[in-house]
Amino acid sequence: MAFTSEFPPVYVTVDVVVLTLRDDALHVLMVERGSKPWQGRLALPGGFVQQQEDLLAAARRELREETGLAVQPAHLEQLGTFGRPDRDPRARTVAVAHLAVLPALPEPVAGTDAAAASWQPVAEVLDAELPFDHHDILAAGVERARSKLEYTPLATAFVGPTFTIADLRHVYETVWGRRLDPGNFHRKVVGSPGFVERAPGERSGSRGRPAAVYRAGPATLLNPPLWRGEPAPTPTGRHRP
Amino acid sequence: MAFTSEFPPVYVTVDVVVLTLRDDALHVLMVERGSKPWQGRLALPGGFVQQQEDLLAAARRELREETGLAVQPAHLEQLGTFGRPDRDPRARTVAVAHLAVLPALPEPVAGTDAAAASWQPVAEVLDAELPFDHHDILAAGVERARSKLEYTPLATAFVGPTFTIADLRHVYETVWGRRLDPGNFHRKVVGSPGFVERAPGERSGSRGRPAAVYRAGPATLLNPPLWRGEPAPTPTGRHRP
DNA sequence: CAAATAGTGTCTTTCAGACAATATTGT
DNA sequence: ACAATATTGTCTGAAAGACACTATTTG
Repeated sequence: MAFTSEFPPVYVTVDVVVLTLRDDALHVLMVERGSKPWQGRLALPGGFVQQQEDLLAAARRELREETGLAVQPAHLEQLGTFGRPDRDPRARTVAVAHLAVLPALPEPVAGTDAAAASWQPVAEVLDAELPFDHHDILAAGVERARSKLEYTPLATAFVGPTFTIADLRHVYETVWGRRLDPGNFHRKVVGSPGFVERAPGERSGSRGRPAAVYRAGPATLLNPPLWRGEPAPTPTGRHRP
Repeated sequence: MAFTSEFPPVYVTVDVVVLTLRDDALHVLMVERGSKPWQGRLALPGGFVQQQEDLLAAARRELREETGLAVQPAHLEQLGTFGRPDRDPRARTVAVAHLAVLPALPEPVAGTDAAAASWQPVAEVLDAELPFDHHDILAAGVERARSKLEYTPLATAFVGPTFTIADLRHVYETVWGRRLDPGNFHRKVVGSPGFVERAPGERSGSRGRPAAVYRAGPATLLNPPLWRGEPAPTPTGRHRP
């Protein structure tokens, strides 16, 4: 092949921003770096793309290896590619970043060789210094999740296979950092075609009337979107005590 | 550096979907391939990323080299990365695709070593067989442009530095393939904060009242979006003779 | 029963879209 | 004057958000 000798090869990695909800806060999966640059620091999980491996498949593999869990993420998509020439001091690397969303796991992280992995609150991680350009990547992932809540059923990826409308509302409230009106939210979600569908049974919280149980519907796009415009900080009336 | 010998390097290219409006139709910049695979066929412009070159900068360089024009595109963004292991029979390559939008150029394409470049109607190109995964890339670019018209001022990138509201409307109508009400469109655009601002002068078409001239405003996001939901094929009433 | 949560009803305001009306120009 | 286009006005229906109200459950 002609160009093999003419052009500089590049090391392509796949990094994954894995988001979930724990303790009413957005968390991200981080691993402790074991090797040279930034050794011992928390970084996004990721690794080199293997020959004959698709990018999405590589992201899935990294996720599986790093979490030790055979979870198939409820959501996995390509986020963007980061390739500043100086992003890795060792060599020219290009990182294809992905976004994964999981429901809260009973055991945080533990498994094969994933002892170094842990869930960290996004807010704290974004305040700290991160290796390479992982700060940009994480910020892009969070922003993507925020905006996709609006016009896709992404929220269902944060909860289990069945959930209540209040569960969904907590996802929106946590990721958007904004309190939503329970009544209007309920109407909006149930009325959005294909967003959710009834599942058998009810679910009781600690107190209050038990809630109907739903599962994710077939829709891939919310039409119309749940809320347009920006999450405004409470327009006119009261709301929030 | 340790991993140099341990992991397979990859050839990273930057491909560019360059869109513009010509003769009331969406056109894309295509180049005739001169080398081995798919030789002589039309393909998206692109090339290898150079060492020490940022991805966006590489896209800008390719655009400049291929068009021969020193245009700074009104819009240039990363579109997505395509890396199916079998996408190039010669070697493992990963293409970082970009989307560029230009106003219609007086001279289609001509310049340094860009004799092979030409503008092609998007509809026709999407009907033909394209090299590598360029069909997917082009489709992604067109789709990105379509959706970004809705919530960003991308339409201004299709027209010159100054334009009339009707010019903008033609962009929407062409890219969306849908007729829009001139009155409602005018109100919407002028009322969208930061989308457009008045420029001095007026402009006369062949007949009819001359139109006010505008330039792009400072907004980067349209809030609220111009139209939510999907471009529906004329809902209720009449419209279109 | 009181507190808490689920779910429904209602009202007001805003806005999108259809379409009429007015303003200006070239032929 | 007529045709064509720009721009503004008007009206109607749908939807968003605020908030009252009803339905059920636990303590």
